[in-house]
Amino acid sequence: MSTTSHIQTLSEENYLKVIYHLGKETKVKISPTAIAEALNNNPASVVDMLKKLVDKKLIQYEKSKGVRLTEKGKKIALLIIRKHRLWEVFLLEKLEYSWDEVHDIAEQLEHIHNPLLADKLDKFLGFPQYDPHGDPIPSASGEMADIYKTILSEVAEGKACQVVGVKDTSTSFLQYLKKLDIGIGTKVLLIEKIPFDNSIVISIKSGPNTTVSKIFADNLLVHE
Amino acid sequence: MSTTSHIQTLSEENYLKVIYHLGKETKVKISPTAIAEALNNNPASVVDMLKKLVDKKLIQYEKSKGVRLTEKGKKIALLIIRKHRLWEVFLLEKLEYSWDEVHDIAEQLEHIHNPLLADKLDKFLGFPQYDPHGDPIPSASGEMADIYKTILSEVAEGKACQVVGVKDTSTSFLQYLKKLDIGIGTKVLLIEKIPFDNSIVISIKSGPNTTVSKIFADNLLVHE
DNA sequence: TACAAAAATTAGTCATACCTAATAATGTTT
DNA sequence: AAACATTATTAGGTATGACTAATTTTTGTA
Ligand SMILES: [Mn+2]
Ligand SMILES: [Mn+2]
Ligand SMILES: [Mn+2]
Ligand SMILES: [Mn+2]
Repeated sequence: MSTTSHIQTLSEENYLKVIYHLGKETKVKISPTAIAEALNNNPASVVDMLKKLVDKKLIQYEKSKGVRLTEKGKKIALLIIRKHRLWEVFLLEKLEYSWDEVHDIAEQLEHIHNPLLADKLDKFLGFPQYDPHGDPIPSASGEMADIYKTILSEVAEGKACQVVGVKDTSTSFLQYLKKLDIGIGTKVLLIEKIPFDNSIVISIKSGPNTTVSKIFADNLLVHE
Repeated sequence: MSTTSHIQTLSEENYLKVIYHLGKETKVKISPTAIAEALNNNPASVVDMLKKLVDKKLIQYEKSKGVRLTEKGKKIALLIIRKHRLWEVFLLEKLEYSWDEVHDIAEQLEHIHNPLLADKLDKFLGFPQYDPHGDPIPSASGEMADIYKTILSEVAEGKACQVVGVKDTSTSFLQYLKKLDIGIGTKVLLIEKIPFDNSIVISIKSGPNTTVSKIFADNLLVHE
């Protein structure tokens, strides 16, 4: 990732990151309302900031036409995401934080500025490919692996899959996973789908059958 | 260090830190002007902030009477300093930054908030006692070792001493030190003081004699 | 003690990043 | 195509933490 030596404010960085993520998920046009929702602020504030980001040539935007990152904006967004995910690995593996604690601290750490930091951290951690939630870590040159995840509820009966992440990152969900002994990389076999309430019967690590709810299966990301 | 769960802004934290440091160095009353100088801003801004810090019961302050940290303020200041110095050790030892690069990054990292962070980092680093500039790291309970440093220019002729830190942390000074092969722990013998311009003749690591300026000797902290 | 210099404080602005309320533009129904 | 609903934008404000330019207040010296 090249030294984009012109420094962004913390707020600008958060906008760029959110715009990047929204662009990945929903292929449709990115609206002020969607951005406001993601940032937990309001659409009027977003429009203010969008003007500023246009001035700085970090996004393209015309009234009511939706937002797109420029190459420059995308580069910065990917660097923030790279730092966020690398710091999460650091917090989990080196400082022994748990799966559910790392995100909030990484939200702060991702904004530490230093041209060498991401690469030094990457090296120190042994060039990890994925963060603790199964999300790919963008490379130094800004490439991000596109792992194709599905939710557990979309896997067919009889198929095996591997856990790569979670959609819901709430403490209660992560703690339930811990209780079930499910983590990143865990092998899950989908035994049966119950039509009545869409519950799903699975076998974890070839162990005994367990039944999980539809809500549960909607929030567990897997790779077939 | 107890969980002072009420969170300060980045600005407030920098003020508390500066006030703490000024109180250590100069035993006299701490003035708005001195604070402004340390923060590179102006006395009027300082007075504004002092009012805010009084409201929050982090300092004691009456017009023109000088500033003092309250116990609460001191605790926070020491936690910031603890985090700053621990992060410096991390950056030097784990990420392989050099002596002169760590300070600026630690200025940012010291403001990362999480109740467990300082202690986890401390443990990960093996409970270091000193930072890369020879400054003591405050303990988890907010105790800070009081190493008594002198500047090289106050050492008597014929006396040996050990480098424990620097007063000036500028890149040019630190690079000059590197060139002279002086680092933390280096043994220095004071051979002679030249009356004419107060230059000082020293021997580094029992090597050949070298002459350094008064300005140099004023900025090198040693322990006899 | 008086008076000048220095230091501290107040008054009045400014930029950033938010907000609410009002208005305008766009989209969806009938 | 008109009416209504939704979404976006503008207008006008607020809090924070800076600043500059007065105006005290304090201090040091004559
Ligand atoms: Mn995260
Ligand atoms: Mn430092
Ligand atoms: Mn700082
Ligand atoms: Mn230091």
